[in-house]
Order: sequence, then structure tokens, then C-alpha cells
Amino acid sequence: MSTPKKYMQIFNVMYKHYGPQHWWPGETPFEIMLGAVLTQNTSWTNVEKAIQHLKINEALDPKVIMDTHHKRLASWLRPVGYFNVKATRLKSYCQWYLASGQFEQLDRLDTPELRRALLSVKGVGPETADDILLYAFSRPVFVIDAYTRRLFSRLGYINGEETYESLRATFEKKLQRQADQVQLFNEYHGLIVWHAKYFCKKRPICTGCCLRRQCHGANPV
DNA sequence: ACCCAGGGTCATA
DNA sequence: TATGACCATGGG
Repeated sequence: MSTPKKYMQIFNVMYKHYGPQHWWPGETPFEIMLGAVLTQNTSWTNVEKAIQHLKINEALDPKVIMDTHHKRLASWLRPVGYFNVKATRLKSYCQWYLASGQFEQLDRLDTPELRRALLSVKGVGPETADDILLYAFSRPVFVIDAYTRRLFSRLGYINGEETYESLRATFEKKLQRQADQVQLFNEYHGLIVWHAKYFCKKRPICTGCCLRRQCHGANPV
């Protein structure tokens, strides 16, 4: 009985337990975009430090980033790890962003076009593109990350080996009849990440256990 | 001394 | 198309 309700039940339980998450942490669309790249395989606390370095140096701006020498930019990004890779990725993102007319012009594209454009940028993969679509451009796109895969795999809803696109299509289809998808997808992804962080406080969901990689759970709530 | 983190690219077979 | 190597700091 794979009704859409199953996917809403998980949301409802988490929402009642944890409350609204009001994501993404970041004040402007551009800050959200940079955060999406910087948080790749990296904890958010480290990203906050790097963003602070950019702010202190008045470099939270695509033109400033393009004009900053690689070594200098990388030094600001040190806390996020992979700082050489991410300095290059930020520059390639900013080059594309400026050439595309920034937020105002890009926001005129429909969601499939904008997604293709984002994926054409070196360093922007499917999850980063979807973070940007949902949280910077307010498009109804369901973000699939490692936590989402683990949670729903351990709930038995999926087998965990599906491709990114396959899972995204599944979630969007299961939730297609819900009102205000942007708000729902925004909160849903935020709640999954919050749940992963605070699983050991009062777990509202029987995932078997936590969402750590090496925990396949024998401690139902 | 591990394990983990809100991934993505590139080279190989 | 499917693995594997690589990127690298910081917190638990």
C-alpha cells in the first residue's frame, strides 16, 4: 500500500516533533548558492566559518570572487576542506552566474531549463543544483541527499540503490497532490537533516536507529 | 585512533 | 555504467 500518505506521515511526525526549520540558513539567494557548493560532503558548521571569512573580506559577491586570486580565495575557504577544489568551483559558479545575468535573468527560466543550466556548471551536481533550485529560486524540487536515502531505505520505502533522478521523481510524484510544494519540500529536507543530527534526543520516527552510515539499526523507538 | 560530514569530477575497464 | 581515487578540514 504505497499511498502518498506514507510520505506525508513521515513529514507530519517530524514536523510536529521538531517544528518548522525555516531553511536555508543564508540571507540572500547568492549566499544560499555559495553555501550549497561549500557544504558538499562537509559539515555546516565549517561552512559557516568560511562564509564569515567571505563576509569579513566583503567577498560575498560574484565579481569580487572572480577578481580574487585563487590562493587568497582558498585561504578563506580553508575550514570547509577541499579548499582548492571549492575555490575553483566557486569561481566557475560565479563566472556562469555573471554571464547568465545573475538572479533576475536566471529566474525567468522555467525549472527544467534552470536545472540544466545549473548542471552545466563544473562543481554543481544534482544535489547542489536542487538545493539551489529549491532554496534560492523557490522551485518545487525535492532534494535527495545521503540522509534521505538512508532514512527511507531503513524505513523500507526504497531499497537505497536507486539513482538520484529516480528517487527525486519518486518523491515528487508521491507528494504531487500536496498544496504548496515549495514550502513542503523546503521543510521536509530541513527536517530530515535535523532528524539526522538529533536522532538521539527524542526520536519520533522508527527508523530502526540513527542515520549514521554504519548503523543499520536494531533499536526501534 | 577512528568515523563522519547536507558531493562531484575524472580516469579507468 | 560502474567502481575507485581524489579532494582535506574539523568535530565527536
